[in-house]
Amino acid sequence: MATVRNHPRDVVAPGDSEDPRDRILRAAGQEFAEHGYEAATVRDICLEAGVNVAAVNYYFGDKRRLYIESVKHAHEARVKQVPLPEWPAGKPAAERLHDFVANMLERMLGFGQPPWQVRLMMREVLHPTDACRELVEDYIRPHFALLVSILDELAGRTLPEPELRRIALSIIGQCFLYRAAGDVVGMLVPADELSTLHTPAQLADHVTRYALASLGRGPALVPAPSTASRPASGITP
Amino acid sequence: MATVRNHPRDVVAPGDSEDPRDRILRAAGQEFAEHGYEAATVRDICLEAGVNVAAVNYYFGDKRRLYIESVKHAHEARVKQVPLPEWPAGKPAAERLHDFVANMLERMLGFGQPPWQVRLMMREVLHPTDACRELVEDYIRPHFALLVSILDELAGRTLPEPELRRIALSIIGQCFLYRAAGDVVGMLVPADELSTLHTPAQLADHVTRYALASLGRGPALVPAPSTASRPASGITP
DNA sequence: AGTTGATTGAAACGCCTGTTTGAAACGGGG
DNA sequence: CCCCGTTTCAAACAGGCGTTTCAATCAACT
Repeated sequence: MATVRNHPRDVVAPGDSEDPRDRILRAAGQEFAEHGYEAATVRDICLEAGVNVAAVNYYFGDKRRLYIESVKHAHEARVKQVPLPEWPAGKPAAERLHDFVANMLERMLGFGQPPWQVRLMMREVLHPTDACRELVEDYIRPHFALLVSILDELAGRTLPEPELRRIALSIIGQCFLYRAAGDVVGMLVPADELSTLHTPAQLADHVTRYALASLGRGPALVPAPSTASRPASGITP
Repeated sequence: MATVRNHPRDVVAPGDSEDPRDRILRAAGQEFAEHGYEAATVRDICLEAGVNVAAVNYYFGDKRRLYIESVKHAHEARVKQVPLPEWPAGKPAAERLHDFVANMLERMLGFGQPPWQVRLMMREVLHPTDACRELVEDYIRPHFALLVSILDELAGRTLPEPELRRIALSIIGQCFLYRAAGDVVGMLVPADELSTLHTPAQLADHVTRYALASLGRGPALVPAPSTASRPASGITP
């Protein structure tokens, strides 16, 4: 029933979280990201937000609506923090690809921003709910389209769109693995190697080199052997 | 307290699921895979298995232990259904790579087997619990090691192990994306394109060609432009 | 037939969940 | 000053959860 508030808003700092609504939204995002929708409880959320349990019902009406709002909230904060990359007109496509991949990895793995926002969005990607379609249209599709356009230019406009999309998904998949299955990757790779080679910056280099090589726009990953066109197994009993 | 059963087991068909223990295990796997650990309820599991609620406590003692057992169960069934691929001695490494990728994609996306088993294991990969370490050691690591060895041979033993591991993870990531984020992929790609180009077989071809090209063991994805070694942008204002 | 020990059944146990209640506290505008 | 809409609070609600109880059932053995 109450859409407009008559509370004095001009005294509190606008960027800080004095508003109980924002506090709930932030606490909900953290809890939902950590435990998932079902396992997260409104009581824990309100405890962390420092408000009464009735507040979530007062401001959002429902647990489900609070969830949707918190996903939107995290998503919008993310868009503001990490906008679509832009380049000066003459920038080579190969460098733009590297920048794009580095940007995506930094957004997914970087320590600069609170991790729960990405985790929350990742949950939506893995198990879509109502909030997912908006997420795709507003956030993912533009990034995807930009990547496809870079690849199109890189391939000299010779490849059909479906093929470009497949290559784009191949690039995204490599980054996605480290975010979604990072724990398992950590079990498969020695610890020291993980901290030196599997950083966002190192991975961006690797993924870009991998893509450029496969497109014929960069040196192959293997230092030019004797025969390059016919793969032969080195073992014969 | 009851570890050994004196129930007549010789009369029921061994492959079928007359044993209540197996029925619970299968129902639990489906429910856990569909809704996750917290959201799945013991009552629903028992309803679907056609047993009393007390049975889960009698046979497994606990919901948590039932979960761990059901993950193990699905995992072992999976290992039996899809064993590690083997090849005759002379098989070229490139073909083995293609077989391996096709095998992995078939295992992840194929319609031949009940989907809930993979979904259950995927949950463990994305949000590891106690059952995860076993899963990695028994199931994932051997596959990973095999892929690394194929790549090693393909590269003519010229690349260091860390680099091989990164390439292996790049290949796995591409397959992983379609399994874990399949719904979002479906939103980014036109429906007809999805049903023709994004099948397990087609994807296996794509991922393999992508890998071989990047290693310099196959033709580049772009049909040989004028300059191939120097990445140059085609646009200059 | 009677005994035994493993299974099953219906009902109940606390406990915790999301949600609601009704009154108290708050801060301007009459 | 008192009124009034907005916001907070402690307490309670009904319902579902995992788990336990205890008697009934069953097959096999003495």
